[in-house]
Amino acid sequence: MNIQSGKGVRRNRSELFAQEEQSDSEENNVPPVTEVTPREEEQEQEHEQEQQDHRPMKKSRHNQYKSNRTEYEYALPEEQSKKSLLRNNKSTANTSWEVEQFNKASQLPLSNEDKIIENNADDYEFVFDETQFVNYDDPDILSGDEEQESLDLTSAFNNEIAELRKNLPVYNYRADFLTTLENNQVLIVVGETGSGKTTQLPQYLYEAGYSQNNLAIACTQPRRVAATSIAARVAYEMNVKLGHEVGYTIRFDDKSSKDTVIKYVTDGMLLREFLTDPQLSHYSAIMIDEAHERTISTEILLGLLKDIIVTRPQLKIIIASATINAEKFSQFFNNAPILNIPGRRFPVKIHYTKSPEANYIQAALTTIFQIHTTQPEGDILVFLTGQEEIETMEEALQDSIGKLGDQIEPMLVCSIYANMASEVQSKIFNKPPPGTRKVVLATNIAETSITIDGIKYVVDPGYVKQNKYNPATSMESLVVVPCSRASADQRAGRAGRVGPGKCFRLFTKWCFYNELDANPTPEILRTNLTSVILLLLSLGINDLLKFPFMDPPSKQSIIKSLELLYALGALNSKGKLTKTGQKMTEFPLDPILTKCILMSSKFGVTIQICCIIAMISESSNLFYRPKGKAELADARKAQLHHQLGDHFTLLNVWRTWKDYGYSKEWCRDCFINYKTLQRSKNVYDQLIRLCKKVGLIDSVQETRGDDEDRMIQKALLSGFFMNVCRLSRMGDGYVKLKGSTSGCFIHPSSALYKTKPKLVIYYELVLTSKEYMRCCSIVDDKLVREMAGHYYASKG
DNA sequence: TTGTGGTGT
Repeated sequence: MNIQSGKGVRRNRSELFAQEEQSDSEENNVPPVTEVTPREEEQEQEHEQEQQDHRPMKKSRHNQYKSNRTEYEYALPEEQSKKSLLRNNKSTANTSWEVEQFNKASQLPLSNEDKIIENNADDYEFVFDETQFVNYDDPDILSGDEEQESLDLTSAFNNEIAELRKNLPVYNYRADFLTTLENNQVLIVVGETGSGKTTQLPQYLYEAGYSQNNLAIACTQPRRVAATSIAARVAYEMNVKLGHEVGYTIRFDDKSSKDTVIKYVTDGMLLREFLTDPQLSHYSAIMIDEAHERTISTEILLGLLKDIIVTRPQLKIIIASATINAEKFSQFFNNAPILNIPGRRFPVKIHYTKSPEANYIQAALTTIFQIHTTQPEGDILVFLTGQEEIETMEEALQDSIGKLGDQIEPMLVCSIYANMASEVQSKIFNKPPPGTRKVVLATNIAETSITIDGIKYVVDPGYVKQNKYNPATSMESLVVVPCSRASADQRAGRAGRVGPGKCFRLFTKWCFYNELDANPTPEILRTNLTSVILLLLSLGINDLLKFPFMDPPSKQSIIKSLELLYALGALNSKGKLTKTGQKMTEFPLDPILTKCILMSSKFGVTIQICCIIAMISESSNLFYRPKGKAELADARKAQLHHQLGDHFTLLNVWRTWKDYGYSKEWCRDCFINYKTLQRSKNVYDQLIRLCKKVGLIDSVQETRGDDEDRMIQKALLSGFFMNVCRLSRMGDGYVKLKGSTSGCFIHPSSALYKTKPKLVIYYELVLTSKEYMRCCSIVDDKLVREMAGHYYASKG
């Protein structure tokens, strides 16, 4: 293999494909079990050579693009399309859907209608001042004379599709995979997007007999939709009914049976299974997929698995990850071997700005129009940090589009973020009318959770809004920070799903390599650990400081959690789990919330507290507030407000919704997220079930005495006794009764925002533009003395 | 005067 010359070519290129950079580092750092085949290496080189050849010509045409370009066509050679159609017909049940996606891509009906007709060059002069353009380090990238290149790329990929049809990439590694796993207990698989690992590897295990003796194969996913859709796909490939041999288990939905031999589960679900079966004795093999995402559940699973492989030498562990830090997983599992499986995706050309952009919103806006006026068809995906930014950008875009009128081709702007009414959300999946370019403004949700078809251009300002928990102040902060290199590459990859794409990074190449972290901070270092610690304790792991975390959380953060668990009565003075603590582990909730439920039966308000708790963790995205209708939404919300505060407002919402027969229309009228309420109802049903199980209640008959409100306040205080704030005499700020003294404020979304009561209890403290208390209700001194006297009696 | 994204028998 001629790696040397390949590298030489790479260094000469000013622009690199993100995915190639990744495989480069793999070759350097990781001892691969299997390497890229010589054929693929050759193809890559050819392709690179081609770009080299084009470069001088492009340079000479710099700044002349307006006069040179009037019209160009984006099409595929007819024969290629036919061939892939033919292959598609021969498809077998064993081919993964990635293949279909790629074939679909090559079959796009590109007729004359799809020609991109450029406006008269003079119009641009009027509209755009070139000196205002965002300055990218390769001045030719937006000159648009690359049709030849993209044609060749497409045909190269059509050839690759031929390979794919016969064999998925992962298939070539089937034997390697099985023999390596036979000789090793743990195997790290680096499989890029399109390798087929998630659907195929569990099937290989099944075919190799790992499901004999009543044992099953589990594969974890960080997201519910992934678990369900992949299970459905694999059931289809194996020609069995979903829920029989192949199934899935996620919270509120279990499609598995005794016959299930391949089971897809959420990582949180497998973690819960440890509680009932600490050796996971039902499984012969466990695949942790998307391990690079490092969700808390995955992280804990890895630590627990490291533990049980000692006592279960027959159990096989596969860690599947898509990024370059496979080495870290390997080291964690005593230098487990690494199997590299190349992926199949279209190349994405990365462009950086020449100098840092001071205002990335402005730069993004300009870039969108640069792409729109100079690039062939294909939709644009823009990564922004939050709802507000998206709304600002949408307004600015619509404004410009309106001013430009028919001087530019039509453009359709749509947005997506998690807290958006679901009816509006689906708009982003609609195909724009022919000749119209779709611009999708998205948060991180488009990085991993949802995939939008037709994206060819990605605009990446390089920022993300991130949550960080500070155990010392028990406050979260939600701040905009630069994203990691891994995130930036993931974003870029979104442009290469249907064909070769381009990614415009609004930062410099130097910044990418020198200022961005390689990977995002693992979630476990950013969150409140209390429930995790309780889970570990209930699994009998008492020496938490010795638990094998890949990235151990700070000692302070662990100790803070232990202190809280002790204060809640979950631990005794020796650090052992109490009966209360054992009951708490039954509930899939933060221990503070569980404490409220456990105490509620004493006050006869268990049903009410379960309603409130079921809604509280989702309360931040219960109400939505569309721009333009913000005042109406506020008014509707105000009608549901309860004078005692937000906890009571939640209960009001619940009861009213119930009175309206759990109506969807009512939700829409009140600007309430129906999906959120539905999820809360599922949680509520689960909580009631658990309350019956641990003997808190024996019926769902709600008793409502005259002192109901007071009883609810007591139950809330029994868990949230440390979250009490007093209005400061100086101004409008609040100060914690005990603990940190800096001022905080009632969140503007609160029912108490204007009331400003003397004493409030809050659910959480979040630092955004200010330190805000979210979800607040009124309490009084007498209540606090009665319910939290023990906590406030000591100094502080 | 306002909330990135997930998850839990």
